[in-house]
Amino acid sequence: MSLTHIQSFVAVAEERNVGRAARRLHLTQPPLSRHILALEDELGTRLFERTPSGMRLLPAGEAFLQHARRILAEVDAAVHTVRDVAAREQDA
Amino acid sequence: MSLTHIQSFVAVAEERNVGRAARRLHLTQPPLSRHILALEDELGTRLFERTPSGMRLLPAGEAFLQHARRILAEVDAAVHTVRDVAAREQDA
DNA sequence: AGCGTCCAATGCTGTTTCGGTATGGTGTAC
DNA sequence: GTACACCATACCGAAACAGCATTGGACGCT
Repeated sequence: MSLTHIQSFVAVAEERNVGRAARRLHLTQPPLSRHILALEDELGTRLFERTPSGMRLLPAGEAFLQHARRILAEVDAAVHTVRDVAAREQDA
Repeated sequence: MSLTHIQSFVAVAEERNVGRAARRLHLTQPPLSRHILALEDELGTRLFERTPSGMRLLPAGEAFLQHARRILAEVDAAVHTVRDVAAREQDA
């Protein structure tokens, strides 16, 4: 599992469409599709239901989405905190 | 930034020694050393002070360590939650 | 001072991973 | 039935990665 896969998952969950999510991530559809498949494989469960109109979250996907968002937010916070501390240290 | 890099960082922070951390992660020293350098490069700050006896956390590293642990814990929680939900769905 | 030791960093190479292009396969709408 | 949307797969070239070997620096011992 990688942060890239998690980002891909969130994008697909929000767009409910792999192609659109791919454009949003500046990627093409096939790798993004593979990210989702790899995640599902690693977790041992389908996260999305494939419908003719796109991707629809399954219960396991809903559960994962909450954690995924928290993970990405925490990463973001980590980066900002480190930069803050570094800047403060620079002054001292 | 990748989860692998974050795991590497935590291991080095805890072992205060790249070689030992590498063994713990079933890796060799050079890639692990590069993980830390890559992280520091990406964050724009040194996270460790290099001493003759090993690695010592700098303030920015201390700050990052807290977030790093939370990220890894959250990933772990995500996996378990998804598996739980999937198992419950299986029954239903 | 010189040597052995322990440390992290770097040069290099073989392998693996990864993204993009092209294509397949399926379902819907008209 | 033809056209059009969707996701999945095959294939290939390029980038990323781990491991081996080595370097460079700091310490301790004699």
